[in-house]
Amino acid sequence: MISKKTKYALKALIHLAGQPSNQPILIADLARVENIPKKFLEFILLSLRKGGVLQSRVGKGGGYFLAAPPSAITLGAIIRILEGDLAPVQCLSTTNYASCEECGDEGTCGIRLVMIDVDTALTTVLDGLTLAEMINRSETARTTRANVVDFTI
Amino acid sequence: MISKKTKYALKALIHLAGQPSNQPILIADLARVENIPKKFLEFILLSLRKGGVLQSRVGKGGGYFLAAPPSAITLGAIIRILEGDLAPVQCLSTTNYASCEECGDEGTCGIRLVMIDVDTALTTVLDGLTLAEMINRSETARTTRANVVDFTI
DNA sequence: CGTAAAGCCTAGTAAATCTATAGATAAATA
DNA sequence: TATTTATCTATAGATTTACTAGGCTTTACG
Repeated sequence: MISKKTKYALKALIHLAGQPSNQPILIADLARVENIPKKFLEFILLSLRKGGVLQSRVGKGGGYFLAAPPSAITLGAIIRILEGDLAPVQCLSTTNYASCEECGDEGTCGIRLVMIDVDTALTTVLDGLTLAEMINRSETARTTRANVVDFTI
Repeated sequence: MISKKTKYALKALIHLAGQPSNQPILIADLARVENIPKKFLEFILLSLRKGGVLQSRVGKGGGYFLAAPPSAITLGAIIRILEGDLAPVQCLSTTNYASCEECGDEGTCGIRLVMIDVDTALTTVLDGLTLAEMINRSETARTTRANVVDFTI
């Protein structure tokens, strides 16, 4: 289950992706429009910037904007920044590796051996989904529904 | 990242699966052998029993044993019992459904629409992996390594 | 240069969840 | 009835999550 923090991040990123020519957006505006606690959002955007997904400009006329086109920003990257990791067990993490105290021997640990499959599946899906795809699906759904409504009128 | 509780559960289940003809195992023994806090394990086993994965007998000669053969117990079932859910967002949960306060419209929410893919991938992998497979992989790894060692001696 | 507009940074707090424990109770067996 | 074993209630400590306060720094512009 993804955290509220990650959901807020996704909402914010979707909003930023919709901005014409990466025009900077203010934290305060983003917080108000997307209904996200401002100080919390501040922290989230900072993390995303440090993670390389966003860029910012300080001072008048400043704000946040995407560091890359929406099609180049993956869900995997976003979740890794905010949740720290994708791995289902610590001993499979590439970013935060640590041996799992519980399992004596990593090479023959059954839990680890099956979690490799889970990790692969998760990584494959999340690194294959982008911000652009997210927006695209949302718009397709909206359009489809609009058509349905049109027919019923 | 799976919780310590789930890891303990998996270790306990692997141990129980190795028991000849489902002979009941005592909580206390299991706790000692697998190095799991006894009272915590007590609670975990109870959850697994209520979830239908284990059965128990009270009184002398009692203890816990698997409710089904290891090949019929999936990781998905186990994790659902202990973590409550597999779904990456509440609005995709079959067991604990709730609309996500954040997203106004479920039908067109981009987050939800991509998380469907994540949910499908997770469910597919976890419901396809069984306790038997876990044990099997562990043993294969042990055997393989033993051979390697033999060669180097 | 000075001032207002923005993000940046440090610190901390309340609530929830996770991990774990204690002690009394109920059921089964002999 | 006595013993063995799981079950229930209840709670405490540790960690994580969600969020807030307030001051600092950088930038634009008059």
